[in-house]
Amino acid sequence: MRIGFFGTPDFAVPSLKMLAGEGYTVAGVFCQPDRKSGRGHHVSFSPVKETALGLGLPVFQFEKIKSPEAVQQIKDLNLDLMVTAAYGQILSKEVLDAPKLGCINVHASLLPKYRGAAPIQWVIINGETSTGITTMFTDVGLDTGDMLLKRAVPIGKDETGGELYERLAILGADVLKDTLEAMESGTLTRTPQKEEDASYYPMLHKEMAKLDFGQTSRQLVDRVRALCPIMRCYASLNGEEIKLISLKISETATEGKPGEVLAADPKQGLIIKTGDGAVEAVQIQYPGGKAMDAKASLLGKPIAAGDCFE
RNA sequence: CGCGGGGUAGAGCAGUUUGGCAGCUCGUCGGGCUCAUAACCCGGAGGUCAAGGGUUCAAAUCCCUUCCCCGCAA
Repeated sequence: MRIGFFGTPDFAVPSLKMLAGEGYTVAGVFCQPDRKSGRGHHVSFSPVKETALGLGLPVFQFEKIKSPEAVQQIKDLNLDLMVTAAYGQILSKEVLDAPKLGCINVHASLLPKYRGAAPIQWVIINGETSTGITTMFTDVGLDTGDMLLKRAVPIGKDETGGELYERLAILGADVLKDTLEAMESGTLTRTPQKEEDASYYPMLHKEMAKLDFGQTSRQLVDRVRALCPIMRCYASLNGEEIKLISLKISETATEGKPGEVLAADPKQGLIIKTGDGAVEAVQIQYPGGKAMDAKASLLGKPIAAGDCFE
């Protein structure tokens, strides 16, 4: 079976490795073009590209996968099946119709819930206790195609978005493997998504990392761990933007307005009033500095109780 | 050559503008106080001020070079 693989970030790597490892013919690997990134603006390869090169697979990087050249390239590969996993571009009907058997997508949520580009972070932000992987036939809508296999996993109480991401990437490869085996043995069934149960969540935006201390302690803690480590949540204190790397719910019951510093000393730590209680900022990071324990930071850079995060 | 911040005792920081004894909080070690303590008091140890070069009577501080860390942007 000739497979075309479409993916770009770390999430797609286990799936690609599985395909190669299970003996499927990966006729081409498509990923986003190389971008200048990081400090110094050096060009770096995406994880999928690195992996494909390591496996000796041909790599294709189109600025627009809908372009005539890209479509022609896909057709020329004479594919039986396309597999997508966090590719990063919307596929057109023309592309989806190219392979004989269609296109299978690996999505990191229990569809039809959490359609969209960042389901892993959103489930944590919303305080869900479980999520999973759904494989599906891709259609022209956004994560709306018929579902194939689904597998659920519990979300750890303190699990970060990064940790869940890693687990789901591996689970995704596993479910994809089962999906392909079922397809080959003819036991695969497709289940339409119930639109009335569907939910969609957008891509992550910068401003999502700004903390609103009017939220509950639980919401704040969930947001910080959900966005960790791809975005560091922050709030302003006395004109400085301080990143709050990790929070935990504090039992300190005290009066105050949301965002107010209830305590800030090396013994108690940095305690901040929230909408319904208080949180302790366990790890913080000042502009230009490294992430560090809040208690250690307070030894050198004191914060006055009564100051207020905004 | 994308823009910017930083490197000072085990940890966190001040000192650099204007060159002039290496400082602060905490930890650590010893002693004291106390029914007791994470509290309080007294004392000690711990530094190649990231590295190299230059200027100077004198450099953490000014100039040049290198290394490393961080944020933004992408």
